[in-house]
Amino acid sequence: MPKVGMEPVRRKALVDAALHVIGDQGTLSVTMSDIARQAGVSAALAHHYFGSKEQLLVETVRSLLKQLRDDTVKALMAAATPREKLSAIVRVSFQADQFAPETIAAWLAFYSEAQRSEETRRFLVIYARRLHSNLVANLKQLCVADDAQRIAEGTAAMIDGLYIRRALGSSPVTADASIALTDDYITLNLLARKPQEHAA
Amino acid sequence: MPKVGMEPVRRKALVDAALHVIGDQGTLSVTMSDIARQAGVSAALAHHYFGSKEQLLVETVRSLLKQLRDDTVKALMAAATPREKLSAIVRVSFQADQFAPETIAAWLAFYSEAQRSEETRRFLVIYARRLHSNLVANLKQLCVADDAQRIAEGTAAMIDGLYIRRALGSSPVTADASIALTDDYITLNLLARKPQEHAA
DNA sequence: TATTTTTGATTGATCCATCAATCAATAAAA
DNA sequence: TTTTATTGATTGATGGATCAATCAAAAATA
Repeated sequence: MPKVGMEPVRRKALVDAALHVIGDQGTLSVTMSDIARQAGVSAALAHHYFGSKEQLLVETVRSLLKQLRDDTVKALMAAATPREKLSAIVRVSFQADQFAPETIAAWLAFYSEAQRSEETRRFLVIYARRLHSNLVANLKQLCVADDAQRIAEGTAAMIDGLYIRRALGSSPVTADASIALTDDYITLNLLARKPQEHAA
Repeated sequence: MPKVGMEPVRRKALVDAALHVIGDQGTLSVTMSDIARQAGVSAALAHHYFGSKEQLLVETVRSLLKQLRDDTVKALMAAATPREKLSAIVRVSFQADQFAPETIAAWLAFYSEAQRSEETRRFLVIYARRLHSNLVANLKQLCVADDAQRIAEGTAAMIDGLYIRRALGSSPVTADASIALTDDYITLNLLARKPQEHAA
């Protein structure tokens, strides 16, 4: 078994396992054993590579965030106009991987954890800021800066809100419906504030 | 201390304490000792009155939900027209008590917990349904039923989203700004779909 | 005195983290 | 090539701490 170069493989496997188990149980109170079992290794090995449970969890948020960022970057490059880029941002948030029940549950668990863990909160704030800034950058080309700020706030809130409602499994809102709802919000706002041409 | 009739007093104190501590720590992994200490009694007494930690937590969600419902009912009665009722619903969600940092953190913790606890999920689904149905009932008098459904989904999502973003403390969105943002969403939608008169 | 309220002490279970020991592969030496 | 030494990978066992829950007894009232 012990071939050289296992470290990156194990690290990834453990992070993925953490995401899976957390998504499944909906809480960060999962044990190292739970995670290690899911990854097919011993709990001791998880400690060997990550030092502590907290560190493994931090790496897990980081991976969640990185995946979202990569997807966003790719989607933004594929879109041409500002309006298309806005739709792309929205679409990425409700993509298959992001909208998977376990991914949503994991996000939620981390949001809750952010109250305790400074490092977790940092990551989530980065996500929130990035989403907001991506939205504003493109909205600014379609309306005045002041409106761009407001619309970005509303859009970001709607995305997060649709997430949380999806986590409950209460609202029968599909990914497509979520995209449509959010996109409509942007369209409606741009129409209402259209009078002025694109700002300086 | 031990006067007769302490039970209801202690129950309320413990539920309030649970809410306080959970809001503070942002997690349901608070200990019975934490809660009991906050309430000024021993952990054993908490077990005496609630039987188990889970039961105490369930009662805590219930109280959170009851307060929201009572506030909503009161606000709805004070509002005359459907449009005013819609604004009232929105306003209640961002009222001082509801928008207090600890209350928000507690809601978030329960959302996360809902993944594990069937009873917690039931309560949260009830909240989601009630919000949706209150919105739809009033929207229906201002637009066609189909649009009412959609607008209600969007409004509910935006409320929850503003909550979660507030929990992070990342977006500097005040209660008033949140109300304005959500109310604008409703207004904008009603304007866009105005063409038809109120439906059957 | 009888009843209700309250708690300290205790128990059994769980979990994070550590550590010593094992295993296998590679590198070095003969 | 064969043998030996070294190192990375891995785990079982276990310490130490924490926590939910129980219980028997104390304290205070009726």
